Amino acid sequence: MTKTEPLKDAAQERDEIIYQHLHAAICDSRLLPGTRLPEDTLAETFGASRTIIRKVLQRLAYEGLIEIRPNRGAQIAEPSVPEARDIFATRRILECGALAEMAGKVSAADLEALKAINAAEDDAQLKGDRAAAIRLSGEFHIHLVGLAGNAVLSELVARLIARSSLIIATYGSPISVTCRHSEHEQIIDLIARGAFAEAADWMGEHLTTIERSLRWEQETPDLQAVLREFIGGSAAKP
Amino acid sequence: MTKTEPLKDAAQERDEIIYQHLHAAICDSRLLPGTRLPEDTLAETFGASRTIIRKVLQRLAYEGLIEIRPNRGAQIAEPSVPEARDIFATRRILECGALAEMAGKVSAADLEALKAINAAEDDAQLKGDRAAAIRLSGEFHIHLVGLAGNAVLSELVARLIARSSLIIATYGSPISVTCRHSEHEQIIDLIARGAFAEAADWMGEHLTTIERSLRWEQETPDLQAVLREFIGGSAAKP
DNA sequence: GTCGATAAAATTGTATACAACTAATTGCGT
DNA sequence: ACGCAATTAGTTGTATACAATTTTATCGAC
Repeated sequence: MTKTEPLKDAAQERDEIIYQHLHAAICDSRLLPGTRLPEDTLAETFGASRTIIRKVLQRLAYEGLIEIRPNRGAQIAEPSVPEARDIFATRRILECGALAEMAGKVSAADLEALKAINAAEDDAQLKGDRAAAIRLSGEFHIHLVGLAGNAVLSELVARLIARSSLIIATYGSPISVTCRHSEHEQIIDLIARGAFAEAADWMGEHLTTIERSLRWEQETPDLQAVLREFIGGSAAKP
Repeated sequence: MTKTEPLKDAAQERDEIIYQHLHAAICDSRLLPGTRLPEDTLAETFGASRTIIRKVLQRLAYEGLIEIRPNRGAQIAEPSVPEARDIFATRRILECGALAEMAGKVSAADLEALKAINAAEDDAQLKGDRAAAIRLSGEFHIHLVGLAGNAVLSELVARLIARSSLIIATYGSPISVTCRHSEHEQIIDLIARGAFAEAADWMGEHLTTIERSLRWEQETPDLQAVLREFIGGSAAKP
């Protein structure tokens, strides 16, 4: 899946494994935004020296998945509301643009692969495996964009999707956080019919739907309002 | 210009300076693709330890401006032809998309700023200052996209533009490598009239024009062909 | 108890020493 | 001269020690 290069070096591969572990843990919401990532702890966990951990952390910081504050260490990024909006707006541009360039490049096998991912996502959803559902939902989008045959575009979208899972972890309501199964299916159908312009439109709607399902207001716990409400209500034991 | 954050730390700032130096040297084609970047040399040049240099090099590698091969060090990236095509295709999607989202956000002052950059580029062109012309041409595109008010989008485009200067350095003909002055002016005019859809179309054409002006065939110096030609012609002194 | 300053602990930032690897050179045999 | 191994020089990869900084804990004074 993510094995793209021949991996010349064993050391290179070890770095990659640590990176993939952390990346997956973040995208699956097993590590929630704000979680601190002390270098010593990670080094001990992965059996590597801080030098290696540091390299991986900087890579994750570059991708916007963690934030490194000078002398204060790393923590899982907490996307701001404007940043989240920008990310979804950029995804709309890129993913719709990818669909528009896809005409004549999509084979029957490609469509089957998309359907398989979609089915797996549906399955995970039914089983209540939320982490798997989120991951497969992302994989659907990544795989879809890949059909445009533009490696640069694919990488940009993959990174934005990873950041999107941080957005969902921060602002998503506990239920119904992933794409609706039927919407992905609709996109597959439109592509199968060769209606790429319509598919692009639908994708735009789809992403807007996801964005709208988020709860922007809760960003800051709004300490003042919470306390006022608490005082107004029944003040239980301290 | 690039001073975005308060820069809490002096060390942080020192890293940034080294990064900016290398970044500018690459984008201005003062460091050409393929140039090797030994860590010791850079460390001595900038008066820093290899630890610092290493950090900066990895950042440049993430952005695709240099390539780090395991155990073999870093060198200025040499974009392949497919990669170059993908970069321009992605720029078309992003920059046209930015223009489409710009309606109602552009002030008269913004237009003046664009005109100023364009004039400066024209000036550099006339003076024969090729490095400045390339830099200002990139700045025009970056500033233009910035008017969409999407920071994520702006950063992605800025990175692709940096890589574009590597493409131009690799495949560009020595003359007429930058955007035509009149095309940028045309885009400004269309925006001033509020014709954002037309401006987006024109931007697409503009980027395609740049892409077409490149010489894809010369990628590998094609040793065999060159030698055959040499033997067939007049073989001068060895 | 609360607040403040001080001290201790924990954590990150950096330089450097050494190991591992690659590239270049030498030297030998044919 | 040529090819090929062995040696040497040069460069990168990593762990670690130490310095700098932040965070936590301690301890009086009010």
